Amino acid sequence: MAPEVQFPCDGDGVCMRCKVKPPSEETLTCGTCVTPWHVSCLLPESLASSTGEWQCPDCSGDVVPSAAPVTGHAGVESSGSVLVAAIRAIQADVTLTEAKKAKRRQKLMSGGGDDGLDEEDKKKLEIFCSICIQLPERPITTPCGHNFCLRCFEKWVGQGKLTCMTCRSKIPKNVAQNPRINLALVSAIRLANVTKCSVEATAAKVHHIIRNQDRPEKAFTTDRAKKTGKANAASGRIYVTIPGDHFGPIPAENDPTRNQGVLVGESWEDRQECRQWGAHFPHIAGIAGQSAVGAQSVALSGGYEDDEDHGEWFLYTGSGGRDLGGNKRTNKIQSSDQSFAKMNEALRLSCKMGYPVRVVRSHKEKRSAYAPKEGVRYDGVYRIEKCWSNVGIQGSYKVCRYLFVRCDNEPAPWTSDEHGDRPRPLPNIPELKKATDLFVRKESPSWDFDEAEGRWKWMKSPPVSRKAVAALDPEERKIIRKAKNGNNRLLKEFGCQICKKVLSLPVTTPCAHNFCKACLEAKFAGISQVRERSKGGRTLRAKKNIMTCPCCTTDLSDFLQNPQVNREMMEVIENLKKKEEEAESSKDTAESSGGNNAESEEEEGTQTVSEVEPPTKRIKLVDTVAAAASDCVGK
DNA sequence: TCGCACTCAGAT
DNA sequence: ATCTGAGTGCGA
Repeated sequence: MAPEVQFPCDGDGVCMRCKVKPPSEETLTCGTCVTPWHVSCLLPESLASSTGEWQCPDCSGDVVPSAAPVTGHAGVESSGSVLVAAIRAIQADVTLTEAKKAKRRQKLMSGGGDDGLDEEDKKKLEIFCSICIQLPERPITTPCGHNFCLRCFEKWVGQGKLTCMTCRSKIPKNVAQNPRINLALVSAIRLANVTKCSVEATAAKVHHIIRNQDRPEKAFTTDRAKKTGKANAASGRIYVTIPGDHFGPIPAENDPTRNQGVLVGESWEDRQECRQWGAHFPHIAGIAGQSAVGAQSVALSGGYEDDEDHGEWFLYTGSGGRDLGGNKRTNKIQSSDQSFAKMNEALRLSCKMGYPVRVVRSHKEKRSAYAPKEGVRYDGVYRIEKCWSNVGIQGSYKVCRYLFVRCDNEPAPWTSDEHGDRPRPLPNIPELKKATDLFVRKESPSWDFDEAEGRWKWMKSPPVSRKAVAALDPEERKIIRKAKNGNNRLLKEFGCQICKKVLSLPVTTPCAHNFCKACLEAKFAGISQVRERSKGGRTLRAKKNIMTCPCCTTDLSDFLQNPQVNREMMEVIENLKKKEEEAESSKDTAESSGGNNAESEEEEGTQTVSEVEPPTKRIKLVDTVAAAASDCVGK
């Protein structure tokens, strides 16, 4: 089998393809990057040398034999940039339709050969860690735009190697010491794994059918409510097939539109949207539960000043004890004692039984380092280990207090751990000294860690649901459309934080934020790296200008000297777009050939397209995707 | 920034 | 049927 992708020898001289350390006479050293390559693992055409000095496949650009020569504007172009330039050339070619462009790009990615690769190979070509040659696990991106597993990367730099495995660029110290997970890439990888099966599983089974299908895809506003906007919105369609009293994570089988379940780290624009995906059903209340059953989920939104958030554990305050007279639906002022009744009792029951409680964090929680910057995010399940009463910060009245400790099989969104939670010792809570009504679980928890399997699971059967499932319309066509929306949703993950559109030429900062290269460069255009200073006619030492990341406080001035495109991520984005186009065109064929369904013609004007001229329509689709992305991110 | 009116869903 | 609720945008 001929290698589709060629690899050099690693830092120890071991060939990364055959894992053997060849003697020096069996290696060739590249004249450009000075990297040794194992001769017998090179393709014959890569061995040829047109000039005197041998160049490796990375440096010679042999991977893109059909690419039109394009001169890059930047002085130093890495091998990745050759591809970028070639793609740029294709994109700029006005004679090509979008479909043709996609085909060319695909050909380019698959090494210009015939399209005889199987899915597995394609996936690998799209995105892989150059150390382990797998899809990156907990991916991190170097400033030179290359992706690695966190573990591989740490192992690599742990050996004292401070150059990129792929391009031999220097890895800055701060990146080596404190790598950040590239969350957008995490979704990319998840998506790459999911879309394949979801296409086959589009005709997913739907268990129950209620009038949920009559609901709009987005939360709507009544005529009267439009005056006050979303505040008065009715809820939109529920996309998951779990009942309102479902405990624990939402698995893939209850997510017929995407077939992936609600993943830790997923986020939504507001509580309405969060509700539509089942993470937390009440659209105002912070606790979802029933006093006789238990609590299924809570929201951390900063509404209670007694709350204390430590990420993996937090202290939560019960509800009630506040005057909601008149039309007020919320009120910060405590005016009576809270008691373990209603929702507070539901939480206590979840504590007693050791049920998993889903937790969403809202951007409204300003004091917590773990709160998302915008929207509402699902952070996984926690258990309530104990609860008690105490006089709250406001001084005069008692509040119910709960200790939540994380117990999810998926790692928290903020952690760079590879695995989910392990049982951990309970934190020390000073306020327990003054607590009254202390309640600690005595029986064994329903949801617990199975040492043998190394994961959290139901040890006792979960409570039986007493509620109906808000199921989706089984009509195939609608499911296909929403499956497409599922893709749209994930494309939103690849929004540039500056232009709010889908990333083009994405660059990943050392703090793991993604921007279009052009946007980031424009942001800092005209700002020089150093600032001249003078005082009283005396010239002081030039001070380095701090160039802060548009998303956080990280200084990007070093990174900005030569930001590199994350080529692999770009490929994923391109492929996503392509898949959307394919899904769209297959939908068209299904429509034109079928037509047997008596449809309630509620298709929006924007979606109705004539059968002819697919290219225009495709462009339109991509535009709507970009618009959707900007709608989501912008505020 | 604040207070306010407004809406809907869910518990009881 | 009544009540509660960690939402929401507007106008002062």
